[in-house]
Amino acid sequence: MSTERRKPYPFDRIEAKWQQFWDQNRTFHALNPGEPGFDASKPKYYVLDMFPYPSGAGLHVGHPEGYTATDILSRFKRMSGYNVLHPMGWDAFGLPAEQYAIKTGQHPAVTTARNVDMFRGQLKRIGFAYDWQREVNTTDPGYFRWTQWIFLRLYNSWFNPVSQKAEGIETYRGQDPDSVRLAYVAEVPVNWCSALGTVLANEEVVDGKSEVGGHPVERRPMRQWMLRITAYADRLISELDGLDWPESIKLLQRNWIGRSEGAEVSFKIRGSEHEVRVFTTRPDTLFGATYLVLAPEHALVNDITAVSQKAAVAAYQDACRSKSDMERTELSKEKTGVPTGAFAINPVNGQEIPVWIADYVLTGYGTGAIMAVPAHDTRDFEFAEKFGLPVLQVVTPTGGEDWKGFTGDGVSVNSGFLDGLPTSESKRRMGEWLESNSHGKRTIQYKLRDWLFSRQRYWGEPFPIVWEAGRHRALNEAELPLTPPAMDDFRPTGTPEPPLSKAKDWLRYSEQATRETNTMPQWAGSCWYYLRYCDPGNTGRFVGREVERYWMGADSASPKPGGVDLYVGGTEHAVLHLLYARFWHKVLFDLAEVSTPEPFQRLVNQGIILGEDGQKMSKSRGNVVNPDDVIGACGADAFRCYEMFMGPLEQMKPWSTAGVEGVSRFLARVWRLAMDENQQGEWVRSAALADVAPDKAQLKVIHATIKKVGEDIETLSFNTAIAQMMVFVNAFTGASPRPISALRILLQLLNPFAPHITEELWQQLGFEGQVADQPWPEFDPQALIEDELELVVQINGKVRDKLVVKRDAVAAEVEAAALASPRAAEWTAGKTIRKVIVVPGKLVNIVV
RNA sequence: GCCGGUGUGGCGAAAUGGCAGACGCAAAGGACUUAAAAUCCUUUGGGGAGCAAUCCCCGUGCGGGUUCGAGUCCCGCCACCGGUACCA
Repeated sequence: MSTERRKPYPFDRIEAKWQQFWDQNRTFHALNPGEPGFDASKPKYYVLDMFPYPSGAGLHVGHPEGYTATDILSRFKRMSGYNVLHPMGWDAFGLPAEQYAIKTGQHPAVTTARNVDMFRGQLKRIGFAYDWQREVNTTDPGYFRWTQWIFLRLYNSWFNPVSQKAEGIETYRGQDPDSVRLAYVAEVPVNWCSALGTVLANEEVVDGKSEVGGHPVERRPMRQWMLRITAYADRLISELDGLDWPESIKLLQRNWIGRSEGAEVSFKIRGSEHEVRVFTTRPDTLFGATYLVLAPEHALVNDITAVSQKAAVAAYQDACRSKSDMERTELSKEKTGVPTGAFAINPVNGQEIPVWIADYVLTGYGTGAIMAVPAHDTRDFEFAEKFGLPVLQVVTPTGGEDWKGFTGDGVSVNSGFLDGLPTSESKRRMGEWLESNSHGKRTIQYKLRDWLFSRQRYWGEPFPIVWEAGRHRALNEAELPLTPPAMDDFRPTGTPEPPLSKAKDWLRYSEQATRETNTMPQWAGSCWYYLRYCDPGNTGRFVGREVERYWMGADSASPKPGGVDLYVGGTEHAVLHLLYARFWHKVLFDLAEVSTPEPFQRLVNQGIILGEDGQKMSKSRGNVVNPDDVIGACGADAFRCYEMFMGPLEQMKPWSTAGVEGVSRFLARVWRLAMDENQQGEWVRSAALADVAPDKAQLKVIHATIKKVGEDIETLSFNTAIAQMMVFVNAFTGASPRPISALRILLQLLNPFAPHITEELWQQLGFEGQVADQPWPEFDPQALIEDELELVVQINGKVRDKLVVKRDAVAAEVEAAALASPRAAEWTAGKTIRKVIVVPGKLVNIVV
């Protein structure tokens, strides 16, 4: 005999049944404009999930959190009369698949296909209303053909600073088109990870180690493909304003792009032709510059170093070179540096100041050189203290703070023509002075660097590029897709030479030309997948124009820029995927390939789910919850509802097995509202059900629930929507006879949350069609109005009594009744009533 | 350091400036049962008074403030959790 706990209702049977039904009937397939049966009169709603990387570990409970939220919304919108696009796909290129392949000797395509099947099966078991006819896979040649095509659009475009947008390279009038392409080749210091055998983007390096695997990463110069994302820095910041995104994510992007307004200042080197250009955000403090610092790698260091300092400078440079980024960071507490023996001339006062090199100045930011104002910069101050350099006050704090090390705004002093001016004004004046005297200019710097776009990997999109006589050239569109060569040995070469270089036949393009052997990073495929969902089968374009305008277009009645109507995913993509995708989308918009400037109108981050112990889930802690187990024990509907009932979607929250059981009990109560168990242990239609009208109190619950659930879904407050449905069920559990019309409405409201049980009961009760096809119920405000209201009587803000008054009682009547109430009289006895506040429908507050 | 976020019962949480703790979990008691499970009913923030119905005091991290009224708004702290870090 089975020791298994008896199921509170037969979820295992009905869930499989309805999943099969939806699959066979393509219930949630969305039609495109132009297709037979498409209803153009309906508004559209595009709900998007961040598609998963199909890892070997399978789905964990974090994935379905966001997916359930979007599923509820998409089912709700569908019932509310929208054409809903709700797709799913696979971000299937990537390092883990390649590394697993290297370990096991299986081709990544094989393991990827297996993992995709597993993920798809798991998602179907949860009953998501995805349009599986639109499934995309970034490793499918029919897909990455267009990833390569978009790369060619980037390659064949440049950013015109006059129009502030991308244009075809043919409009460029300069000498060297290769110097302005949006996709270009550069010899740049890259993050080389020898353990992974590849270079990594800055975003993929965490604390000097690879984000994947935690291997050490070192800087070395290499020839790489870059994407000119910095050209879009300003638009990537300013166009955030119109988006319905969490402010915290917008801020993360702004900080990552790191726009700083300031000025470049040229310092002449004494006794030399050379000039050192520095960048500063505080040109107002130029009078306080008491020394210059160059990055150790700065190009001028060798030229300006005095003979006496040559040895010391060379030794310092060597020491820096051998340090990894991580070591540099770890040693950051103590400033180091050496003087070059050279002196620079401060253009504003002619003073000679020493030139140092130090690794606290970074070569990649600004000009790789700074003017040090130790009085008003923390780092410069530390450095000056350590090496005994002069500290000269040029700003007076207005709040009476100590001027030494004061970095805020104040009033200029010891600064000639700036004296007495506030910092903002001094900045402006000094900027003008520098420009009119040709000592510098006002500029803007960004922390954002161009996007390092090539990887030395096998399992990625090959570049549609060939090399001939040392020059690169684009493949023809007709030659796409360019598929990777079939290889048995796709291990890294152990050198910076990519694995594709081993495929000699593939490599050879013609007598003279060879193929590019780098591949694109994993981000490439995810930069535009949301566009492909609109038109996944299109072989003539990456997305059909009309179809793109329909699903991605803006609502003409709304000032919003349009795009995906709701995008749900984790915060971990705040500065990676979400910035890259916006960049590609803007380029495509500039080139008139898509119709909106932004891809994602509304973004919501789901919070992470912690283990039952309140710790982050991890294998080593042994607190990982597997969705399959939960579904096996309680069913998919309970799993879905619990994930939503746990708490606010965006909040971090711990898993609770007892909590799932509680939600499972709720669904079982819904089941038993409609079904009784007979002597034989079979479920039959409940005898308490009757075709009677609900009474007034029941009507109020029904309509309050319609109102609350609808509103809560719109604001993604699923936890309170479920709570309200629990109130509904509690109100009807004891009712006999039970109005069947009430149950009908409950099934409609609950359907987006628990689609299987509601569909089954709908059928069992003999209602026509399917719940999913019913229109969303409308609530009747009249049903919520009571003839009599209960008011609270407060004395000095404390509740002392309650009062029942007629709905239409006027303030004076209410006030009189409140004052006359026995307990109010008790509390006010012998006191002067100073004031009475009546809040209609709520309370009366008597102030004594 | 800087930037975000969060602090409410034993736990997850709820509350347009208007009855703090809806809803769920856990716990306790009861009904049903030979018994258990399941189910149904009741109680459950802390303290105090009363035979009782009831009533009083305290209570949303801490300290101030605004207001007739503050979990909610303002000022100043503290703690925890994320992100980020020599960006001139």
